Amino acid sequence: MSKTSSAGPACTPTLPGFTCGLDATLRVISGKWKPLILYFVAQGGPTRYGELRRAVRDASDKMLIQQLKELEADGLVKRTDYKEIPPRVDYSLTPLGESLAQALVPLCLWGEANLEAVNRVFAERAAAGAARSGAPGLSA
Amino acid sequence: MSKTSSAGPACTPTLPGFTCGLDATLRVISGKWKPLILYFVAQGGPTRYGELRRAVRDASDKMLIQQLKELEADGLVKRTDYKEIPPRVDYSLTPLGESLAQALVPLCLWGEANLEAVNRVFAERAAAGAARSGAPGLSA
DNA sequence: CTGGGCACTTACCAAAAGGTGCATACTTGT
DNA sequence: ACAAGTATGCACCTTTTGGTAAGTGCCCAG
Repeated sequence: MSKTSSAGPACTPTLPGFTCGLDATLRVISGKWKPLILYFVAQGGPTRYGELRRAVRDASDKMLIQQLKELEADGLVKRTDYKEIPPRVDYSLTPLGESLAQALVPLCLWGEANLEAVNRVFAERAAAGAARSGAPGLSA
Repeated sequence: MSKTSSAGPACTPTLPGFTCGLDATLRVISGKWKPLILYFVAQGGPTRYGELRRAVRDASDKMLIQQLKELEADGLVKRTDYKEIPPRVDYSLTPLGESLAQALVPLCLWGEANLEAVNRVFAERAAAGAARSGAPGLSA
């Protein structure tokens, strides 16, 4: 009775170096802005650096660039440098990146569906420990 | 090529304090072990602390407890203390927590489906900057 | 000629996240 | 009696993360 079979067995334990697929995924998108960047680019198609910065405005240049480089190194986004004189570069998703972005959709929907709950949670958090700020990011 | 209808418009911009639902969600599951805990409990049903620890073995007691408390405070898991003499406590998901766990399924599947890619990525990361370790976590 | 934007880069720093280890109160096994 | 297991709490310290500020070339508008 302890464990019926509530949530389906979507996680095969015992994989290479990860406890499960979720574990593997998390290691790739761990970074304060990665999920957001992926998602944003997924929606807007090739996006210029400046656009991203304005979109994810809580992030600093340093962070954005850093995360973008990692995403690029991880084969999730593709950087295109037009080598024009006023610098021009844009970022787009690789097939891998797109598939990940799709997997993020449910999370986004969850967030929208439970906005109220999330907001209450945050109100309480703020009440408990003041002086809190910052944005999201998938742990690390 | 640019943006067919890749990822649908599941993210309504301009929400209360978040850029989108994804943003909101991320703020709730940001924590190195939260997604894993949620997922694990979702699969096993009410789980005792000791089980969790053995399951997510890369996490330390401190971390586990801390994350569990946050998840509890955020109304995602429910802690049940049987107040027995050899301490006995177990954690289960609230409806909210279960729905979130479901939203995590795609990420888990993605991880399994792209295990090879993820592994290659990590091999390269290790090669680039040695002395790296640690587990996942959803940013912060 | 000055200011501003683009796309970054670098250096320096503060804060947060995470890890280790010890302690607790009580019971059970050896 | 002693080690071990249970579920945490706490102090201390290191690593990682993230932010700030300033600089770089180059071009265009005023």
